[in-house]
Amino acid sequence: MQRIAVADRRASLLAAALRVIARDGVARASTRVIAAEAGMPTASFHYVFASHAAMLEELVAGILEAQAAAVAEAVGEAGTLHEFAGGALQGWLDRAAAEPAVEIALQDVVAFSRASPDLHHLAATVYEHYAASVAGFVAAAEERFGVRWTVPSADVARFVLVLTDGVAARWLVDRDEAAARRALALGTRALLALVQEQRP
Amino acid sequence: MQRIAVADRRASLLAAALRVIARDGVARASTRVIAAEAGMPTASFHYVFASHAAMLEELVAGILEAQAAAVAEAVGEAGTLHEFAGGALQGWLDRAAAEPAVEIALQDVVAFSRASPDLHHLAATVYEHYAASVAGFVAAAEERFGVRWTVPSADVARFVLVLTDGVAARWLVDRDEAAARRALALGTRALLALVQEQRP
DNA sequence: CATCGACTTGGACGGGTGTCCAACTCGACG
DNA sequence: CGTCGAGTTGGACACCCGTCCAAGTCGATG
Repeated sequence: MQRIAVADRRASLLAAALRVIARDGVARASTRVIAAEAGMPTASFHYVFASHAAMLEELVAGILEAQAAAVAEAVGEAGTLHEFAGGALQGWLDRAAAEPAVEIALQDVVAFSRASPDLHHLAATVYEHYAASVAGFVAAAEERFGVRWTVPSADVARFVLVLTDGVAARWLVDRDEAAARRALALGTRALLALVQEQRP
Repeated sequence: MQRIAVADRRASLLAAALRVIARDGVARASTRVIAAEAGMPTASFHYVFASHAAMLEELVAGILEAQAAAVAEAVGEAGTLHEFAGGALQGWLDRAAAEPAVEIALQDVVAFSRASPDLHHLAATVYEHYAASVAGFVAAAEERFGVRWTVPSADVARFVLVLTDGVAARWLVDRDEAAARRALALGTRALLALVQEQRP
């Protein structure tokens, strides 16, 4: 019955939703279950969010923002292209490994949204966000290290996402972090092999 | 009311389930909806399958079997290692592109099963199947072309799955087949770069 | 032709779902 | 200190879910 600022409720509910989705999957993350996980009555959910779908959208937006920031930091002071590319990929995995729930929830929600009329755009939005984010890194690499590629930049960016998506999917199932790191190392090698010329 | 052999009902229901899952997602693929899609009363579902979960298991098993056969055929008469590796990857995509519903359903069910107590083992089973299947191809490459790798065979196999999973995830969202083929071509190059020595 | 067991299925069971309303509570402002 | 509107929430609404039973219906077998 105590009054809580709407922003705090929102944060609590989003955190609770993340936990529930990671534990039981989106399909079981109902408004009742999420509200209970947050220690609130069910009706509070709809006082904060317009709908269940709207909440999922906010969840995903928040995750993407935090993820991009984490990777950008991991790569801040890379001195060589190899450090830059490897640092970005391994930094991404560091974050995923540190908070698996976030990665699980993201994949789950994206998969779930594909077939949902209300959330159909979410999956596409996520990839647009990713593509833009990775394209930014590729551009940064070109600028900082004077790299030229043997294939279009867009293909380089796409290949990076193939690596992260593929590694994530497998890692979420077997949780073999060492193997995931080896796969990313091979990916880094493949990426560097796409360099045509480079200036220090 | 007409009598139908149980095997036929089973096949009809599995085909209907595939359609519904591809169209509306696993979460909406209820026994009622699937039975209706197959033109049967709801109760027929449980005359054929012990449970909803058991049906999903059969669905996945059938898909994996067909998929492995298709890729094996695509690679039958490869003359060079490059043809072999590229053929396997592009052959896999050929099949996925020819029948997107199958790939969609597979990914959806695997994602859904992760959090389901009844189906928890399914995701792991799928990857075991894949890993064994790809390991077979790697071994075949070693034998047919006298290949030796710079990394353990298991890592090569894992990298192949990273490529297919990553490409599939993106392709299912944007359906850009040309881009998917370019990404697989880059993957093939990366794979061939892992070869240490080779004998004709 | 009678019988019997495999096949078929309408309908019920107990449960879960997203959403929303009407009634309540309370803190701040006039 | 009274009022008023924002905050809170129990409970209802209409719906969908997996599962299963009991009552029917048929085709083959004796």
